Amino acid sequence: MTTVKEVRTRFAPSPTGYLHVGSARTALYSYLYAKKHKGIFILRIEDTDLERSSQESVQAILDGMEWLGLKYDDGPYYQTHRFDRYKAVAQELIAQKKAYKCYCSKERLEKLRNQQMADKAKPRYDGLCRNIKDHPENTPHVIRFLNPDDGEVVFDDAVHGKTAFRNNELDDLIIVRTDGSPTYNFTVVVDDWEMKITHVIRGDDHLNNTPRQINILKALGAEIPIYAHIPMILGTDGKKLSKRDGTTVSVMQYREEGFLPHALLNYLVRLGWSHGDQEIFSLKEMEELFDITDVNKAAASFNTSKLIWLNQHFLKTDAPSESSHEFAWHLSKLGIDISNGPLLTDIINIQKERAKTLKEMAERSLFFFQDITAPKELQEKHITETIKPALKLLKEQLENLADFSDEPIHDILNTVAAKFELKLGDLAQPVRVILTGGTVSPPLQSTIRVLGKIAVINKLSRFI
RNA sequence: GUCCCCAUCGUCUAGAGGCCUAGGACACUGCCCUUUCACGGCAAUAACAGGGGUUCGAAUCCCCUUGGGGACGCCA
Repeated sequence: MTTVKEVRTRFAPSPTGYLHVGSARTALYSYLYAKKHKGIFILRIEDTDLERSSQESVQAILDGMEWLGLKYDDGPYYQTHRFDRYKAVAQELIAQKKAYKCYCSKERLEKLRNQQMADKAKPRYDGLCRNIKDHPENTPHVIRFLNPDDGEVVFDDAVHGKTAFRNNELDDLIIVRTDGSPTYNFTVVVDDWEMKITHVIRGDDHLNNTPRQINILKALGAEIPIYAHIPMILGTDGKKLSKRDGTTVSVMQYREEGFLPHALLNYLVRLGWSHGDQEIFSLKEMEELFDITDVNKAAASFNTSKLIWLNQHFLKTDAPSESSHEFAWHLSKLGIDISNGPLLTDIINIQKERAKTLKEMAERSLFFFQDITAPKELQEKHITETIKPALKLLKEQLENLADFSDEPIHDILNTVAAKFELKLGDLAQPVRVILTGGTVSPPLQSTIRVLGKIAVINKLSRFI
């Protein structure tokens, strides 16, 4: 009888800025994998770089995760809270002769590196301090892990398959700095081990770190987790995704630009993973269908237009109540008091087909909340003396309309236009200009309905 | 430079030896619908990086070349 081990994944960002979309995808994959296997998803903040880490960045990560709806089951853990533990493990390794103190100066190291580069070799520590024992106790030093010299490290990556590194390509990496603080490759190992992480899902850029980490894990007598190195996300220019090529990289920036969290998630999950020809996934479907072994090996380029398409798709198909919270957020960013205006869900219903983002929708819906007077030129062009009699009749008919809904309003529009021998458009545009201050809006009858009888009559009255 | 990884339409991808004269989606283009703007519908363009093998048969397996990416830090 074998017991199935509980799946435990983690997302381990370092708080040195905003939450990057690439990181968000890594988090998503870790989250989905844990969910699919009814496991635990852990958030761990890797803040060992005291210089670059900040509380604001921690908050940015937390905010981003929350907005995306990626709930963690455990954590957040902070590595800075665990320094004592790392130090103890390092001392243990020294005691077991699996790590040693190194007194080499930064100058010597730099010289060594330069020499090796000049010799067209891979720069790495030469192991000088491995056997030197006659240093005075209180001299500044770092602690290095004693990496095996020969043999190779082989592991079966969940996305890349069997991967091997020769030990002689590796060097004795620093695990504790001169100031006593532990380094990344060490803290990751200790934490993944003690947090019983079963699947390490992270970016491709860590593939080279993996053999080092496995060696430390082995020295610790720890079990080796399953590694899954997912490909990087490239920018439109094929280079590493960065702000430089104009692509937005911060998750929260996507919120500012009017994207639905669900749309971003859907876009991200399909970048490097697919399920046949399916393009649209609910979170639930993602949780059921996603599998880390189906992830592609090749890097993918970020394509904003597909994200936009997805965003509009969800805007159109989601129940308006699902996007109204985000919509309200955008409206209030524009200084709108949503308490004095139509129901947000009514606006969403008539705007969703003509806005690609919530930001755009908000910008185009200002007239529902504010009196917007059309520019002079527009007024002169559309609100002519000849159209005014028709506007007057329209106003009267609307005023007397009991059932203020689309169809009867549409009928009135039609009959008024017919009476004055106008094409519907000849009447509709002037009315649109009066009601919205512009020439673009949802279908007129819907705009009139949502605006409400009182507002419509008021606005019309001003022009006749 | 050294080591590692990767390679199907412009982009995301389907494809696990015959189902492929390579499918879907986004974008682009054209047409239809239409009171504005859109939505929608229909259609069209578009790819297996190159060269060697293996095999009756290769987009699929192997090798080389080329191209791209990543790592090489007392950053993570």
